[in-house]
Amino acid sequence: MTSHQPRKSAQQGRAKATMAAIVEAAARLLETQGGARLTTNHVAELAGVSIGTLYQYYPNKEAVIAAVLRREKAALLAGFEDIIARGLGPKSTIDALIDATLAHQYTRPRLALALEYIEPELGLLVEDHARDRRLVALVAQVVIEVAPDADARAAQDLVAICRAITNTAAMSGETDPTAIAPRLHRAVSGYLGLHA
Amino acid sequence: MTSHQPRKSAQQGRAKATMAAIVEAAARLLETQGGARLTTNHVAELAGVSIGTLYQYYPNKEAVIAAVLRREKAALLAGFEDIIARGLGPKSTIDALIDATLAHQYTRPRLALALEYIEPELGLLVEDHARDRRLVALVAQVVIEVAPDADARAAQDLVAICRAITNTAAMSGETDPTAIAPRLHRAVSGYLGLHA
DNA sequence: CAAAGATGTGAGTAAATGCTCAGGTTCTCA
DNA sequence: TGAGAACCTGAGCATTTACTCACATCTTTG
Repeated sequence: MTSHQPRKSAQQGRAKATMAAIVEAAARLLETQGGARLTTNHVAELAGVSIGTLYQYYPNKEAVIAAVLRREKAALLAGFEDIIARGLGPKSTIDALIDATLAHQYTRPRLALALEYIEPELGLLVEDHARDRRLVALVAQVVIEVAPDADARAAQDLVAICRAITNTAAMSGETDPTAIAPRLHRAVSGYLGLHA
Repeated sequence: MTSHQPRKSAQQGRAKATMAAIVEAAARLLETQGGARLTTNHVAELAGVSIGTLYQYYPNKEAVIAAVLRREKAALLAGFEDIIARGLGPKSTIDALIDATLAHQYTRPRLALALEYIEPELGLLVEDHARDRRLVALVAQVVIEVAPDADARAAQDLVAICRAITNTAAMSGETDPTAIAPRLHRAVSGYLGLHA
């Protein structure tokens, strides 16, 4: 049973920087070459550390990729929590969540795509799925205020819809988020039945 | 420059069956183990042919996977064309297209998922993207009748939406297409602004 | 400062994997 | 029926790749 957790945690600042460099190198390789061609030796080289150092912190290749995934998902989740903490009205909150999703996805579009495609091959841990559910739960909590018959499935659908439109747009070469935002808002309010 | 086209075409029936067996074996491995763990030796073994035979027809591993992808996409496209040929009204046609998409995706959900995730790593040929555009164009052609301001992007969004909802549902363990269909219809008519 | 611990190195290994090739078997057709 | 074409075989090569380990260097702490 191979775990995808880091092998040990860095104690000195130097080691923290090393781990971060490894994760960032993996991210860069993911967005330039995709997951199939990513090798641990390559990651170490790009990170400027030896292969031995990589394996000191990450027990296997999947753990490195999982670390990238967690870094990105944690950032998105944090953004969501920030927005909700602002305590805007439900409609404004939903709008903000959509924009945050779009911004997050478009900051590094090729990375977001690669991660999306690699995730199901990764056999993630329970805690990772828990984070996903938490994100969906956050959305559900807001959505229910404007559409009382919405449930967790509806929230899941909405997240999936936003990601799909954004990814497809990015993949087909659209480079302007401004052109995508209205489509996301339309899709969401359409799904929820919020006419005008 | 590696091509993903078959190396040569089968002339005898026996060879046609061999090629089909290889493609089906690859499909089975895709849905049971995902793309990362699929090896050509494994495909040949499961197909009941020797590795040499596999490479007689497919120049490399990607060509085998691309063949699976083409088989599935061709089936979906054919279904779409059938529906449109029926000449129903635009609203009924759209409903039928949605149901066809759902059925196609749920016939072998894990295969559909794996293919979706492997496609961008595959560097497909021009002709393959042409098929995608044709499918989108078919949708656009119908959609424009009920929503005159819709364009190819809208059609692309709609296809993406349907796939995303279905995939996410399948991935989160939903096994009942009946529960998914209404959500697809709602998402589509919501996006198009058709609130009955 | 000196010891102990934390961190980093990189050549090397075992295994997996894509793919070839020399030669066999089955089919077609005059 | 026999010769050529189409089809199939599978041992094995060359390469790639995940990962280890014995050792070196840096950092902290008593």
